[in-house]
Amino acid sequence: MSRKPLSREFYNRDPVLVARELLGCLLLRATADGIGGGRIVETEAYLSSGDPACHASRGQTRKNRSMFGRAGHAYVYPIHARYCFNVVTEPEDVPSAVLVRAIEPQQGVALLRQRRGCHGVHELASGPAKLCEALAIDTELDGWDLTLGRRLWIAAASDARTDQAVVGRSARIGVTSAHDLPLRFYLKDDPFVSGPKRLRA
DNA sequence: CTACCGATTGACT
DNA sequence: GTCAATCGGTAGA
Repeated sequence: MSRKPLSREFYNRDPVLVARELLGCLLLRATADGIGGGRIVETEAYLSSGDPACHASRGQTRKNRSMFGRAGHAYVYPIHARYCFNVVTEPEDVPSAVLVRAIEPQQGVALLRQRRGCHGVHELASGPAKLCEALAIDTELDGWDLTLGRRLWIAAASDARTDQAVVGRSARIGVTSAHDLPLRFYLKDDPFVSGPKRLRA
């Protein structure tokens, strides 16, 4: 399985394409405690225009400045005393991103479990804030360059399960606006996807 | 300075 | 299904 980081060109595209193609890729996080990570099974796109749910829709602030930067960097922000991790897409000054909502733990599972407390494997990273806690992602990594291949990055990883999986699409979870936009992507029937069951199948 | 709020989660009916 | 804890960012006095 390759651990080579995805290129700038991969991220420098329409967030809908990036969100769709990130499914099945390997999210990796290296710390002094070791490497942890897993297979991305659920993402959401946030658009630079026509999307009131995007944090950048009301202009640039200190909090969302990463989204206005180059593609391939992290956008990490705090919410409800937790964190969410996004990858920035499209060129500089085009503020769009893809939220990574869930992974299937594969690397360093014991480490992830330790960070989350004793939880079942399906509860380790099935949600954007759970994933950040399991991988020790916080605002210190806001703006981090994901193409460097260290600390935090994403690698392509094809396997038969992903190739054969059906991709589902739905409204985004939790947002208070733009429920009409089907910008959430997930692997259908995958047990590591977050949210209510009716949104998984 | 205070007040309000959210791309959440987990506990509870 | 409902609901409250939680806290940094932001707007407004």
